[in-house]
Amino acid sequence: MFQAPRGTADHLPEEQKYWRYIESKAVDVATRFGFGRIDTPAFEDSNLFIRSVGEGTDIVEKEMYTFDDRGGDSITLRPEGTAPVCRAYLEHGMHNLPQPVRMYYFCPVFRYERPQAGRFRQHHQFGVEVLGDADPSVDAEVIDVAWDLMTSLGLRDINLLINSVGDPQCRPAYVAKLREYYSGYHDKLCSDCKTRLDQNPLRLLDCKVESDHALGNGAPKSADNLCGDCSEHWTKLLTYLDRMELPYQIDHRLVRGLDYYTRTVFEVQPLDGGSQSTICGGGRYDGLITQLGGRDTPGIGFATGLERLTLNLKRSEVQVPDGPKPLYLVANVGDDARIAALELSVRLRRAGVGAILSSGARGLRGQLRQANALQIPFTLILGDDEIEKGEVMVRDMESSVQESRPLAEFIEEVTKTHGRDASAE
RNA sequence: GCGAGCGUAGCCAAGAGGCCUAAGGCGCCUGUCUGUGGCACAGGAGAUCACGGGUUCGAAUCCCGUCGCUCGCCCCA
Repeated sequence: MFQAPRGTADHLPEEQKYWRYIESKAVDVATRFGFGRIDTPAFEDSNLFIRSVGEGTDIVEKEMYTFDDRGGDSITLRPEGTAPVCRAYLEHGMHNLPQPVRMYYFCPVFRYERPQAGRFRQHHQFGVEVLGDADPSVDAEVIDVAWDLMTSLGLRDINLLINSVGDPQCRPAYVAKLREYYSGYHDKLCSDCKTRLDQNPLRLLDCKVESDHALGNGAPKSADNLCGDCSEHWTKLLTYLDRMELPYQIDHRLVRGLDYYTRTVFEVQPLDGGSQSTICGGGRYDGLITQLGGRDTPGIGFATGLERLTLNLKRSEVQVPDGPKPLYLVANVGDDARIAALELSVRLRRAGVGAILSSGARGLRGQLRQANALQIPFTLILGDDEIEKGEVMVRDMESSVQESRPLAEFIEEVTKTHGRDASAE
């Protein structure tokens, strides 16, 4: 038997209501903020990600799905959404559009990781990017998009964490300071942290080993070590967030694993989340477009994982609306009735009314049972009696009230009230 | 890449060397009710007990290996 590859999942029809719910809320929020949708390919030139995400990062080092295609080009399945959007911005000369350019996307992303709760090799992200404006009000707005989405989804007990990681001006000095601080405690560090000390001192801050975590409390803070420009950006951002009444918390340990982040970084985390708790993460990336060969263009964005959102919606028992269902099941008894039922269901559907044709193979009782199991609101019954009179029996499945009605009249009425052109729509 | 736990029908699951040609429940199908659902009752289909090897007179059950799944670490949505 074949199985879905490790770390991938089938999202069955019964699961779809969560996805529809998240997608519709996300589109609603993004549209309200003036974002336009963009779709980029599922795979890109490998160098796009190596150049943007960063050579030393886990994503590039061990998680990319990279292969040579038949023409010998190195291809990588998209491991994150920001770089492709930036590539598209450059490729299509979007700097000629009114700035900033606001875009959102839904896309599958691929990372070769060991799957566990809330983590997959293929997962799906919704994300937004704003390109071409460095003002801190844009940071505040993007954070607001994220927060607006989370709250309109009905998620409670979530934290909004922010920090500033500086820029190439001030970060080197800060990293040196951090390294110096931790070097003083070298013997106390866990083994992972000893290598972090060499390779990525920022990551020392969010170590989960308790003793190291305590050390982090006394560590120099990035936000206290910003250069003039970054500092001004940071304080303005905080002012804006206060004015917007966003319930943010400054988290001096918040650092993110992609090299391209500058200044503002932020995450949304559930209070009781496990280890894969981040449901939304993003930040500013003012150097990225230049990295990719474009002129100096600031950018900021975030992404959120649909699987993790779904997990949290279920965990916090948020009620999401059911998907749309056909209004009618067309039951039939006898060969003539089957043809009449076939014609009736076709007419309904072509008029925009949902209808399932029963094959009639299992008797009226079985067909009603079917309608019940599928939670179809009305069953239309056609048999010899109805055919003879040119009528159709309309049965309300909830009240069990049924009524025989002239076929033509019935079709005209439901088309008017439930069809494509119904005024209620 | 590292560590731990677990693999019995579509799903949940009993079983812990012979009473297993594997219990029970959900779901599915059929009938009681020959054109009327939900409830009830009766019946039915569906399992090489993950796979391979070993121990034993005898293995779903014990041992080894493989594969898979889950959870955790690293890291991330």
